[in-house]
Amino acid sequence: MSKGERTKQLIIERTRSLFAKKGYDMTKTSEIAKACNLSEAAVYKYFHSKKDLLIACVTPNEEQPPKQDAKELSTESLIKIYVKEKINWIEKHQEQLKILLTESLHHHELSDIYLQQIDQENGYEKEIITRINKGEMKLISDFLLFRLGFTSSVLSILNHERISKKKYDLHFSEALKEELTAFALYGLLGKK
Amino acid sequence: MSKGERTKQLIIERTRSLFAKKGYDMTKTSEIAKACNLSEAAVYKYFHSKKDLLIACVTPNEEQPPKQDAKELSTESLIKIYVKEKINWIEKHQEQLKILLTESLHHHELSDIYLQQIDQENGYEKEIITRINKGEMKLISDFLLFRLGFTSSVLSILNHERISKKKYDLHFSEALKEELTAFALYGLLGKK
Amino acid sequence: MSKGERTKQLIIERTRSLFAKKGYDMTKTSEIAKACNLSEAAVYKYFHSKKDLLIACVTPNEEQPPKQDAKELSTESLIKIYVKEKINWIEKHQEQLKILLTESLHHHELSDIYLQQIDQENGYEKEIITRINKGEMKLISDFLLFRLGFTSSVLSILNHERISKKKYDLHFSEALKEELTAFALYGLLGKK
Amino acid sequence: MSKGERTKQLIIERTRSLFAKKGYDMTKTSEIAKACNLSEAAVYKYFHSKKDLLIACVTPNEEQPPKQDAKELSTESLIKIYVKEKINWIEKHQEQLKILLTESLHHHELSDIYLQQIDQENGYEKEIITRINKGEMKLISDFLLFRLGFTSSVLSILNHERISKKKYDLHFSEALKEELTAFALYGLLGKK
DNA sequence: TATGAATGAGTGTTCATTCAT
DNA sequence: TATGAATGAACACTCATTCAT
Repeated sequence: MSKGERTKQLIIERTRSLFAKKGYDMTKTSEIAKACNLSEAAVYKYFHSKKDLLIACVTPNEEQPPKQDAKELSTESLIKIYVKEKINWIEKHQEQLKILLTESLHHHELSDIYLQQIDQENGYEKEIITRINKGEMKLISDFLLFRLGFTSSVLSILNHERISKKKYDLHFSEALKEELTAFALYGLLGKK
Repeated sequence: MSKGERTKQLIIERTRSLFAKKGYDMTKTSEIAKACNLSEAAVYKYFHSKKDLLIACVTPNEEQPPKQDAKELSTESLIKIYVKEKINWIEKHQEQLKILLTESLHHHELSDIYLQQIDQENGYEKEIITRINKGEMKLISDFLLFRLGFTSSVLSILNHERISKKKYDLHFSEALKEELTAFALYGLLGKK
Repeated sequence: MSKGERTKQLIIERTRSLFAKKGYDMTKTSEIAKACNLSEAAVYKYFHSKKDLLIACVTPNEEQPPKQDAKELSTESLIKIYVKEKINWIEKHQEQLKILLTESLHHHELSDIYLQQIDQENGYEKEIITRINKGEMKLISDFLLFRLGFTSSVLSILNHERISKKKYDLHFSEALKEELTAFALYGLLGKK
Repeated sequence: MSKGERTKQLIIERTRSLFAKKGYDMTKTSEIAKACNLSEAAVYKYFHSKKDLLIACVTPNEEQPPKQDAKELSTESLIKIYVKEKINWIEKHQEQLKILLTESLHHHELSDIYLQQIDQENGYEKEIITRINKGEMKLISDFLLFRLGFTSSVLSILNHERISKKKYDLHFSEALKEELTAFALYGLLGKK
């Protein structure tokens, strides 16, 4: 990675953090430059506009690592593992997701990226959808809506925890993860 | 209601709509004035600042009407009715709630109003909490988190529908309401 | 005095006070109205503009009462009495004079009023000028300049006292009056 | 001096002139920018607010050069020289002083700067105060008041001359300087 | 690669003033 | 005589963006 590329990456990371904390509109280009120890002009060498930089901050940079097994699992285990992974993934990408959740409401170009981000199908999801189609699972008909709603829930709960505990870089407690998993599990499983 | 009071109310309604559609920062005071058929100066006679107006737009103006029965219902019916009411309530107040969801992330004064709005306990909720405490229902331990997550979900699904169908003042389809209700029902009920 | 005239007078007095305390530019018409327990519109019935009101506030409303003796006095007594009267007069009209001193620097229409106010000749001054012309007193050649400078001095000292003592409606101490009188006396008398 | 520093200095000088001529409130930031051949935004890079700029315009930038002799002079010569120097100093710094005189009446932050500006003691003043204390001179008890009053007088006379002669950058005539000196001399000396 | 210097086009806000009632 | 309601025209200040060096 050349120096230019490293600088570009650094700008993205620092700016993502700012956008997540303060929102796109309230983050000034001067703050971005300061956070990167660069002049504003320098930042503009890497990104042609503030909006370009926003796009860069929310564009997924790494793919989900491919997953094992799935087929062998019982439906219950399948959902459990899937949901837990989902929670971890949200936790890990919370900055990008928070930006997407917030800004996609008003910058419609971001809506597509948000959906695309949320709609990535890993091994588990494929298997779940297969089973739904086979009738082995009853499920909310549009699985995207589940993912959308679930992501929003998790993000807003994370955010609430962050504000109410006044600590910034918060992670979920294991207990909360368990509860969320259980909730989604039975919600998804539905009536026996 | 005097003329002044009517004008004030009108400003709130028109502005709420704008804030919900375009976001607080992207709604200019000039647009607000135009939407109200007033000069900017006139708007400022009613609200001392744009932020004051924001607060007015999200401050709950009417309380939930008190509810009937509750005690007599089976747990399943109780939750079902409760969730359905909740969905209707969210649908009805979606503009305020969308503003709160979005802006409370960055304007921390709004967080409290958001929580207070979400945390209103009507008759059903009291009964649910009673039953949880009696052990008749297993439930997500902090009921507030459920409400928070559920509200976010519903709002973001509503929003997604709105964007993907390109129709503005959207209501939920009954089918979707059913699905959401079922999801929440079994999620809340948990394993038998 | 009719009710209208009384109201007009009241507006002048209250406003003069405000202008003196806060300056013309920093006194808002809304404050003026509030200080008078009137609506802004009502104030505009009496004065066609803010500037009109300013003029009214600094226009001398009452003449110097005519004075006794003068001719019989020794030069020293003459100056002493004259200066003391002058100080008392400044003290009494300090609000008008402060406004004039300050605002005439930038609103040139006021310069004339300021000079006219300062240039009023009472019995003492006439006698002093007579004696100067007869050569009985050596004096600063342009007596107006003396009055101008002296008035400014007294006002700025009054003002300094007011600020440093943090009391608003201050009067000079007798001791200070004595000193000022002595200073002016010997300054005017000059070398023997 | 870097380009930035030169620009900053230029802004101060041009703005000082405007403030002195038109007053703080009546000088618009747009005029300041125009007078400096800069955009308003550029001016704001150098000064965070109009008030900051005001402060910069009245903050003394250079100290009085230390003076010679003093001790050897007769009291009369001492005062004469001192007063003449004072007049020259006021004449030289008339813009700053006029701003201070006018604006300190309403912007109380400036009062301190005004006093500090006026209260600088050069060699002559120290010697005068020494002699007062020794009883060799009778004097107005609070020397600060003399300086305050004297400065105001000189400024307002200067101003009057400026207005009545309709010439802007006026200097005192030598004759007037003599008269003012004489007046102050005998005022300060008092009765023999 | 990096920046110091500069700006056009806003942005929220203020205020003296008007007028129908 | 008095005012509630409204506004045009400004104003201080901001910010994303550009460009010569």
